[in-house]
Amino acid sequence: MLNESVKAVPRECGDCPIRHRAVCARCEADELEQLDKIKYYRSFEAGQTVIWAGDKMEFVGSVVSGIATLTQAMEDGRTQMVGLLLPSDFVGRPGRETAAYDVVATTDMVMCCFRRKPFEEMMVVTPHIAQRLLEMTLDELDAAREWMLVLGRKTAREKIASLLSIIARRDASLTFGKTTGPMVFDLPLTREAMADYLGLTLETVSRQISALRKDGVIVLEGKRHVTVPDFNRLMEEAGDDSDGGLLA
Amino acid sequence: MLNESVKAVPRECGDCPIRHRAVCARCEADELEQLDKIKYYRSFEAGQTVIWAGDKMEFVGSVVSGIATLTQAMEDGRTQMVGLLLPSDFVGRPGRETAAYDVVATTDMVMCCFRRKPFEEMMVVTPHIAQRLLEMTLDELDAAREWMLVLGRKTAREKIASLLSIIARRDASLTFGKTTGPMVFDLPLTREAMADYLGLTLETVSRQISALRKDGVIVLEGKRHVTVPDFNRLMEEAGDDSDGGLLA
DNA sequence: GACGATCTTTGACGCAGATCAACCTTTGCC
DNA sequence: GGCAAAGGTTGATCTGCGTCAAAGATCGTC
Repeated sequence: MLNESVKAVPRECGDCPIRHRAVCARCEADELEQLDKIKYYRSFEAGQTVIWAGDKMEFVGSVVSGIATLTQAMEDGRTQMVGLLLPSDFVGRPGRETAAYDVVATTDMVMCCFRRKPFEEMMVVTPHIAQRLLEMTLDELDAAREWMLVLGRKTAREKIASLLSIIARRDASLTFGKTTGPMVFDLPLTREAMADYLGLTLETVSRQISALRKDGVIVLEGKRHVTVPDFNRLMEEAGDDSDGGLLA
Repeated sequence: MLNESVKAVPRECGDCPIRHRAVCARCEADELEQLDKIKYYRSFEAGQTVIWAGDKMEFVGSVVSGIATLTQAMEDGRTQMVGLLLPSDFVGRPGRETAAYDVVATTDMVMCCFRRKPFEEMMVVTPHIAQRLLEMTLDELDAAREWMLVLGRKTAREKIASLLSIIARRDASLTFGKTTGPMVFDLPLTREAMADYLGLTLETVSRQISALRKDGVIVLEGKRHVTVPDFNRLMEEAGDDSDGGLLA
C-alpha cells in the first residue's frame, strides 16, 4: 500500500471542485476559514475500506473525487449496497458515534475530512452547514426511495436499465449540455458491485447487459465503456416512461 | 364521506401527544406560539388519499394519530411502498412544490398541518425546527437503507419476519418497558399493503404468515391480532441475528 | 511467455415466488 | 335473511432468476 501522506491532495477551498455542491456550498468566506482549520485530505486506493460498520467514526467528510459505496451485510454474507457516493456526497452522520455501514472506495478517491466533534460543534453555530446538510439528506432520501421501487418491483432487465440510466444521467449533468445525441460513459462498478446495488447475482447482471447489447439498447466497447444511442429507449426499458427518477 | 371539519381535532400544543417527538420537539414556548399561528388540524378517514403524487403541496405537517403510507407507482400499476408514516412522522418536503409520492391514510388519521410557505419562512429563522427536521430525516434515511437490504436480499419468509419485528418493536417502544415476555400487537396493514411494502404479492404474504404461524413463530387471533412468544426467534427468522435493525 | 488473479461470459438446471383460480370469512346494506 | 364487496387463504402451475459449473479475457508478475 502506498503511503497515504504522499497521495494526499491538500488544496485551497477556492480551487475545490466540489466547493459549490458539498456540505460547505452555502458557507461564507469566514465560515470557510473556520472549516479550513478542522479539515484535512485523505486519499484512498481503489478497493480500500474507508470505514467498517461498527467502527468508531473519527471523522465525517465529503468525497472530493472518485467513488465510494455504502454497503450493508448480513451474517451469512449476503450484501446490499445502500448508497453510491459521488463527488460532493457526504460521508458520516453527525451525532452518531459508530459507522452504520461499510464504506469502500471503488476507485481511487480523495476525501475532505473534518474531525467529527469539532464539525458537530460548528454545525450548531453555523446554520449554513446544517441547512445544506438537510437539503442533501432529503435528496438522498428521495434517491433511496426511488431505489426501493427498483429493488422491490422491477425485473432484472429493468434494474440494469435503471442503473445505466442513472449513471448516464449523472455523467450528462457533469459533461453538461448535450441533451441530444448518443450518451457515452464508463461504468464505475464491477458486475459484482452492480449486482449488490440491484439485489441480483453477478451472473444475472452479466446476462442482462448482454441482452440489452444484443437488442441494441446499448453498445459496449470492452466491458466498461458504454454508448447509449437512444436515451428514451433506455428509459422505456427501465420502466420509467418519459420522465426520470430522482436518484443522485 | 363525512365532513372533515366535524372530525377535525383542534388542541393545544401542550396536550399534543407528539409534542416531544415531532418536528416541533425542540421548540421553545415562543417558537411554539409562532407555529401555532400557521397550524391547523385535518382528519382523514381510513383509505382516504392525503395527497396524490404530482399534486401541488399546499401544506406540510406531522402525523398526530393514525397511520399513513408513502407509495410510488409505475405506469403499469406495479406499486412499491416507500414509507410508513407513524405518529410524529413528518409529511412533505420543505422547498418542494409538488408531492413526489402518493400519501394515503391506512387508518383514520389526524394531521397537524402547516401552510407550506409560512413554514419554510419560519424554518429559516428557527434553527430548532431545521435541526430537528435534519435529525428526523437522517433517521428516515437509515430506515430506508435498512429496508433496501430487506427488499434486495431477503427471502419472502425473512421479509415477513422483518416487517413483524419492526411493528412489534415499535409497539413495544410506545407501550414501553416490557422487554421480556410475549409481545402482542395488531397489524396496521392489509396483506396487500404488506405486499407493497415488501415487494411481494399478497398471496405470498398470506402463505408466509401461515407458515410462520404453523411453525409457532407467531400466534394469530383473527387476521390482524398477533402474539410473538419469543422475539429472539422472530429476529432469527428475519435474518437479523441478535441485534436489531434501525427502522423507525 | 507462462502463470495466477481478477473480472466476465455463457450454459444447464432447479427452485422460490409469481400467476391464475377457486373458495372462505366478515361486514354492511337492502 | 340474501347479497355484494372487501379481505384473506389455499392449491396448481409457470417462470425469472439463482445456483453450480466451466471457460474466456485482461492484467500484472516472475
